[in-house]
Amino acid sequence: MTRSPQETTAPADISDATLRGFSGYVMKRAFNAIQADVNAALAPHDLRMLTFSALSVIVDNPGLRQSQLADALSIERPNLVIIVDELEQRDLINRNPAPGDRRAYALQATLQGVRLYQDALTSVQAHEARMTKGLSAEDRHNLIRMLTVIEG
Amino acid sequence: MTRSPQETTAPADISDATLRGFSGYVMKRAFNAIQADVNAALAPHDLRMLTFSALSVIVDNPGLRQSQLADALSIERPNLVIIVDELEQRDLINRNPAPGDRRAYALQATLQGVRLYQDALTSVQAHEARMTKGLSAEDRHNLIRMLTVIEG
DNA sequence: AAAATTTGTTATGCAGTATAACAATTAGAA
DNA sequence: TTCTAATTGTTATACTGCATAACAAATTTT
Repeated sequence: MTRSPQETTAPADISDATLRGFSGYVMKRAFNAIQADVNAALAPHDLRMLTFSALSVIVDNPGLRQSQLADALSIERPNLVIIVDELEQRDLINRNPAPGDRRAYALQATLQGVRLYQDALTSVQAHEARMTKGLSAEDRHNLIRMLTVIEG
Repeated sequence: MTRSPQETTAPADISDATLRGFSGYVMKRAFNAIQADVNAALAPHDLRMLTFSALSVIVDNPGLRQSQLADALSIERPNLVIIVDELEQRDLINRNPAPGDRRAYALQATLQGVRLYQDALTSVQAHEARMTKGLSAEDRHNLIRMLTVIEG
């Protein structure tokens, strides 16, 4: 028996094939998986993706200012304040007076902060290996290259 | 003159090189660029990435239920309700009674909804071309493949 | 010296996401 | 069949991430 043109019964298998042709849609799904995994990996260190990223840039660029950190991470300065607040309250970083500019702070990781960062970095590296284990080394390199191109 | 070991002055160039080695970090930046562009492309149609995605799956799978749509888009059912509400209030879709199950709705795009979707689809295709114009056709195919692998 | 800009901050709002709890209905177990 | 468990859509709620306006203090530019 043929089906009437106005389908009313629920199809058994739902297709998102049209959307699967768009890199944005597939990227959102992949990123959701990555974010869930990295946040789980960071939870034992009491860090999130955002706080880990901030700590990483501070460790690698001691003495930078909040505005520089906001620029580097492409987040708005008001939103960075609460992240820096949290890291400072946990004694992972210091807000030192910036030499020559009394408006600004020179951010620096504490010894504790560096140690926590190194531990967390190991967890994040394991996370990265986990997420990309279905890809070849060349794939992994190409993926980052393509994403960098798309970022513009 | 050499620099003291405890750097206090702000470095001129801030490096996020460590983070750039992680696909999650680069993907977040790329996705932010994509989302901004696609939302700008969809704004003239009064759609967002999420409402466009929902409309797309409804057009392609007439008669599907809200729970199926939520599953397909990997969003929680409570969050889908407001999206379906919005599409219905704009007469882009109908909530028909699902035959054989008085709990459920059979979702179907209206003629208006299909037309708006087709227009929006053209805009999204232009957006996709714009975002991936720095990539070869092979790159684009590979990117979607890799993201699908990562999604798991 | 005056005007414009920068820095960090507070307040606020919006979008997206997650969970708990619920009524109505359906499916499954005893 | 009857009783229990699961499903469907919904409301309420909360949290994260992100964006803008407005502000005081300080600096830079004019």
